[in-house]
Amino acid sequence: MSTPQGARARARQEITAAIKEAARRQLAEEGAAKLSLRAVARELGMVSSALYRYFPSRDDLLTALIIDAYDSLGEASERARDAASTAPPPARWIAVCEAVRGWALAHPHEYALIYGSPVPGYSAPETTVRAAARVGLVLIGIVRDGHRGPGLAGLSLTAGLRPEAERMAADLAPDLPPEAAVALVAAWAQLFGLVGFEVFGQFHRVVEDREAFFRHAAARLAEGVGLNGS
Amino acid sequence: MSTPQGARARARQEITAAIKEAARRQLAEEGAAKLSLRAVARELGMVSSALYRYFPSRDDLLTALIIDAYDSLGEASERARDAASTAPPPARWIAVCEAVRGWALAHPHEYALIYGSPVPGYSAPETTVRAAARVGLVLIGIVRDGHRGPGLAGLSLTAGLRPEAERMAADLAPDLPPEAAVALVAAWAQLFGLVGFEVFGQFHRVVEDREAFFRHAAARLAEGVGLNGS
DNA sequence: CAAAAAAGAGAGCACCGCTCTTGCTTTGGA
DNA sequence: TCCAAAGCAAGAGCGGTGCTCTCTTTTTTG
Repeated sequence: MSTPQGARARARQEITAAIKEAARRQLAEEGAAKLSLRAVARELGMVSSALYRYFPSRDDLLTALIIDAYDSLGEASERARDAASTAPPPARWIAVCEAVRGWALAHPHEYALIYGSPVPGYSAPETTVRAAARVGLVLIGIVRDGHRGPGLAGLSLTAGLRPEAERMAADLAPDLPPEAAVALVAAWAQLFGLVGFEVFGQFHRVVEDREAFFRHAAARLAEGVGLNGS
Repeated sequence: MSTPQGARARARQEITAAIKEAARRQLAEEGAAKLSLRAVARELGMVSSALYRYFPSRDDLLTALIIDAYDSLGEASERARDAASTAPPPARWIAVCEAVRGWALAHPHEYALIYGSPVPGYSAPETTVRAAARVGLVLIGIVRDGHRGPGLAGLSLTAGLRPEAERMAADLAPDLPPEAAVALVAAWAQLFGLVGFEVFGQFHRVVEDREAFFRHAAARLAEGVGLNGS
């Protein structure tokens, strides 16, 4: 009688959260490949088969962690945008880029989970897609703001790309010129190229002052999407 | 006494090659996570323990595949460069970028192995590093050629980055101005950001005409390293 | 030709994901 | 209020994995 929603439902939520928490810790320590349902169960003091009441398979657990990671990254980028809300668009762009980088360096295994090799088979559940879009939306918003002001500077378009560019603009941000939509998507992928190379150690013995290097690259990325250097 | 080098040594080479070949096929079909020593041994008609005479662990087998993948990609990019050797540097740059993309799309699991999440622990044997440099060398060569001609166009440098830029230039290509070295490394990472997003499905429902999109992005990347549009 | 080195075969260990059955507890309707 | 239904934990067990150890056979070498 006590709790309205039923004590059992709440217990289920709590246990589900505890499982994800333990799994996330294992993920951070050992990586996705080493994440073991049995080890998670052991850490929680339950038997491994009991865990299947909460997640029907290891891949489902991983999918839950993937969605959480996308949300965490999205939140970090939104926080950076809001913290820089009074700055001009180029500075805001750089702030968000640095937030993405900072999050990735702080959570390398979770970053690998969402932007490295897709580990669970090849499924991309629809829920994942929505969670993945958050960072993109933040970037779109900044570019939109920037283009309201001084306008775009020096964005070109290869001949054959115009129809695709118009389609992309219509899908992504109808109020943006097609050139900007193309440049934005490219910059989006390139941002994660920079971050991924750093997180995955590809800059080893190539870039030393990675902080300064990234700041510079992010600034040039901003120019690339038409945000004229502040 | 027949063969000079010893029949056994040759047999060892052949078996090693056969193991790698079988492993590569499994890798292409199921991905690195599913690659199983036992399955490889089964396919070759030997018992799993015998395989340890050739590779001391599963990770060592994977490392061998990683090196081969780097070599294969490096070779593809060198072929593209040589095939376009008469074209002006910007066109050569684009050709190499497209070769990288083509190789990645043709060998997604091998691409994931080398540019996705680093799967075997966190070790990067020295041999791997040398193999990884090949694509980079091709890109450096093109930019060097380009800068011999008309010179760099509009490359800037953020204030604090100058010392790092000079260090990078000294290491990478002493005959290149520091601005170009920085731009080159950034473009290198960004190229693999574009390719990775496409291979790992991040462009799903975002970019449709990926061929045209990539061509455009590669062209802008060329401009970014100072190769003035042909 | 005999000693030494290399290779294969097999058993076995500890772990894994996952399924199925068996009891116990909570829940919700008659 | 009571009782069937549903939810959940536990245990045993299946087939698979990476890896180690021992034993035997084959090849190379002094």
